Amino acid sequence: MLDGRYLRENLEAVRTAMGKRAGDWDFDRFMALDDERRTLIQEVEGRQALRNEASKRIGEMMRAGDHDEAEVVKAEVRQLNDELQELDERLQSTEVAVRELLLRIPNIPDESVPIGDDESDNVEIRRVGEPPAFDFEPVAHWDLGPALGAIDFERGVKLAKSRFVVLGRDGARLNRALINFMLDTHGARGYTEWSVPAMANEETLTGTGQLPKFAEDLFHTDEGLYLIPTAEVQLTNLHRDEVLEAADLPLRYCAYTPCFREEAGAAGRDTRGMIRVHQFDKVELVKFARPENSMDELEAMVTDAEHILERLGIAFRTIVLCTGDMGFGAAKTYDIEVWLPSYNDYKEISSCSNCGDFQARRASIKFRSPGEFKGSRLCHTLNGSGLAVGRTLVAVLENYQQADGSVVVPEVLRPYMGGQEVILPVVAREGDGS
RNA sequence: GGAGGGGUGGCAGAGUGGUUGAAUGCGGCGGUCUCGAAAACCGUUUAGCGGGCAACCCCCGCUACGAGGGUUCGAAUCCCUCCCCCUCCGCCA
Repeated sequence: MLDGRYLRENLEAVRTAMGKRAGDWDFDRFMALDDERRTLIQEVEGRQALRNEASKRIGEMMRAGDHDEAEVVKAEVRQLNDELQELDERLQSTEVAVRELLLRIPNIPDESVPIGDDESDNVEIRRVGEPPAFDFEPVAHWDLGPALGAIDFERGVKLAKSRFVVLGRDGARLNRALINFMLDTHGARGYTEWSVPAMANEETLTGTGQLPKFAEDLFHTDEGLYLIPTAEVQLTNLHRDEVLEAADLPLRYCAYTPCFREEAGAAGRDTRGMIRVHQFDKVELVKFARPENSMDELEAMVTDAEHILERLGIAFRTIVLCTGDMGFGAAKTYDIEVWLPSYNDYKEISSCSNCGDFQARRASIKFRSPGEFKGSRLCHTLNGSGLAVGRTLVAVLENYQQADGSVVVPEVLRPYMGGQEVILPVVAREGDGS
């Protein structure tokens, strides 16, 4: 959410900075509604002031015994209240309309973000590592996974529906190893670990910006709860309606959670394999920072996410998203893309964003610094995947596969898998029991 | 799920229709005292919105005592609905 007052006073500048991003958002309607809102506020408050003053007088009259006189003033106030009721209803509906509008305008891109229409205008920042050079034909994870007994697509469909997967045996262990490796690594680098609900209420989803605009992307239950699409919503909303101490900033949090996405608009995309599924595991990073530090904190967060892939020894590149490709709440976003042999290309595995004060304003997350300034100010919030576990598992399988169909376990994961060094195909094992 | 109790300022805790944004205590902040600190004493201490103003950490107004509605000239105080918390019972991982 943008600051309504700021928007009102800088309308043309914001309209220009927003470019295509604003879509069909109606700046002129906002101005008209906001003008009406402020006019109504003045009319309502003027009458309320009159009423308060009259009520006080009535109290004095009653105590003095001037009951007849009091009755006259009472009648006047009744008249005033009739007017107030009508005005108040108009004010409330106008305020709702203004807020509805404000909740649907995206964040303003940071000046450093490249201008562009879509992903073709994103800018590559760096590449790290070399894609593996296989002396055999590498197998895609949708074939490799089942052969290893690590991924079972059919049974995922049986248990739930399409775009759900089951992980088995070494696949399940590898998944767990990745989660623990990521959490431990981030923990050692200063992130505090949390475990949070997989469901969230409407207020929480509104705080981070998923609602009201993107309800169709979410699974929901009755009783008004939603399955979280990312731990970002929970970690960020931990401090909703709170005032943090400046000395504690930046706060660095991480959490592992399952993530649930309807993927309503992605029919036909990434249909093979487990790249795009309804439920996946993710380790998420979230920061609360002072405004003047948030861009530096974003760079550091990207480094922290990249660090996971470096330790795993898998090639990746980092890009900065252009204005047209950024998410709703972001002021600036870096994507980290991992090398996938099956795609013969880099594929998104992490997205790290600085949301500026956009979420903080919606969720009321502030910080104070007595002696430095009076009152409180909005924090900046940041979030990033560190990393998407499912896609990391795919990357490990595909990048570490051998000619014999086995997969070498990356060194850093072996302590998390009881020292296991290689994952063997099902046929090569005994007593598998499949 | 059943029965009962409760939601007031950073915390504790008064307040059952009138000038209470809210006693008192603690905490916090500023000051006096002190070489310094503690103690003591004095003062101070919420947020949102609208307006004023070149601008404001300033001035004026409005709103807010879990949320929403109602009664009333006037509600933290009375009535209704909902949410949340606590205790006991039942059930259960």
